[in-house]
Amino acid sequence: MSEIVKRDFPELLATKARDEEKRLPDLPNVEKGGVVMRMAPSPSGPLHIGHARMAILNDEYLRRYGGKLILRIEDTNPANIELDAYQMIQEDLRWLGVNFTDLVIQSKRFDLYYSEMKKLIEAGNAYVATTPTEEFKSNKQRGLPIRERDETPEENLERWEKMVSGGYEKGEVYAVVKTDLNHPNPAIRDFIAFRVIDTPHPLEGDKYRAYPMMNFSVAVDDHYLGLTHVIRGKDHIANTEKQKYIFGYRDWKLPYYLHYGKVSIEHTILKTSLIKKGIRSGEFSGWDDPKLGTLVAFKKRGFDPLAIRKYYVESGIGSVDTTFSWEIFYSFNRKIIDSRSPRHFFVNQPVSLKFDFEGTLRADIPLFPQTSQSGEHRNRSYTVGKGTIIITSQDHQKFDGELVRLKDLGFFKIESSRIEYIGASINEDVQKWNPNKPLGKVPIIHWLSGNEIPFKVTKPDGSEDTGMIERDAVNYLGTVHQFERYGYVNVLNEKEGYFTHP
RNA sequence: GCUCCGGUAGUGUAGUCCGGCCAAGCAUAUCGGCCUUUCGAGCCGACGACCCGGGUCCAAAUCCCGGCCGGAGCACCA
Repeated sequence: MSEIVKRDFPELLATKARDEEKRLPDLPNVEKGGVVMRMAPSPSGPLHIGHARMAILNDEYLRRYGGKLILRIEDTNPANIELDAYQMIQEDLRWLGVNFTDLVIQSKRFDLYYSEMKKLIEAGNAYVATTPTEEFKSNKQRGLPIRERDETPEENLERWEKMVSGGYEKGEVYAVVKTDLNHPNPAIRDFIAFRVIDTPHPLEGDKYRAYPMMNFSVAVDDHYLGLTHVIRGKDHIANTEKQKYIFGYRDWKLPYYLHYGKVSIEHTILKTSLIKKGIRSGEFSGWDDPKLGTLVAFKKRGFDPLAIRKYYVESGIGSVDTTFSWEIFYSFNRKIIDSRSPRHFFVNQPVSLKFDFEGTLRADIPLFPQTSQSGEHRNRSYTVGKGTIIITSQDHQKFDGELVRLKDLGFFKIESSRIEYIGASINEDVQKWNPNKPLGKVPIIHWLSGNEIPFKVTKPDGSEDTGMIERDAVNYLGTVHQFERYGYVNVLNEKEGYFTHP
């Protein structure tokens, strides 16, 4: 049976394979009401292509199961907060098509963190220490307690109250959640849950001095927000182990944890601190500079957010570390935008050729070759006569002395700084110039003649291509064009565009 | 150093939990062909992988052991 299919109907097999969309695996323990999940970025800057994996994965499962997807902004480190980021993160998510159902800001929840910590101390599951941290660390390495660990809850509670009310200076005190001093992994042994910070919080000012550490606030919030599933990067595996101790002390039901592998993204800049520095120094034009891996930069380069979604859905949730494949990502984006991208000629590094010709030639070039999809049938129409014809210097060097076809205009012969018309279609004249090659092999190149304006394309590596573009292109500003034989470019205004991808 | 985790074509993945339908699927890239008017598009085809070595088994990408390689964590960051 399958042999017959293979032999007589190979197209059936091909079609079937192509239609199989890759699907994320199902989540375990999903109940009737759906899932409750969260995305937990820190507001240090806008989201980048690395964050997008976390957002897409969570959103895909929300779409499948229904329920809640909480955006929880983790702003418990005032040194690392960019005030604009609270807003930028939400805009980035909207652009990605990720619909969070709730917004939670951790700096509004200090009272909850304080009362929860107090309960842990009262139960003897946490302590407050003034022992130098060097001793705390070295004792942990050897599996030994520091003095305060063995003191009574009352003594620790006293220090806790003093810590919360501002009775200690920065660096003088810290609060610790007990785990297991003999845990085989030293990284899991007793961890710091609170510290004193005296730099003002951008939202809360100097209202609080005792700040929770991520492992503490995350555990408390994951419980009180009712999370059923936590999907995050595997750099959090050790954190999950620590957080589980708090769940255990309070007898809370654990969410289901899933840790995906690290994606390293080459040839782009993601680190917020570097971006901020570069913006200040003028190296980057802003958060959306084309050299950056931020989502706003992706938007400005003309990527469709669906390409990002497809990329991460196809990557799955495996725990293997991977390298982001620009090639594959570009291909996904190309398939999405190709049919809606108007075609135009951009002549990079232009060369003007003298054209002596009696009479005029007419070119009618489709703007959207795939009219069935775009619904637009318009042509760019030009008349060409005596004067100059512009082609790229690259084509000029390559085809000097040879027959070429200027796309949608006709056959021409290039003779150093001149160009000569041979004919509109394949005829005797054309064949005469093309004795050794099959007729279909005449190279087709793009051109301009009397319809050009200067244009600049900025590439993601920061380099620029300058040349001439069809005047018609400015009728389609703010959209991605296919510059024929060059690549896709988001045309920002009449003078310049950002290179999207080949 | 300690504790974990992982290694499928150039790249991204499916399959690994519950061994046989996997002489390993898909995508992307590359190469070739088709297309008298774009292309890095489309269509067709080719190329190309189970980290290494043992073991268990009728049968191993899948289970076990060892090795090698890679990654993560060991912050008063998240």
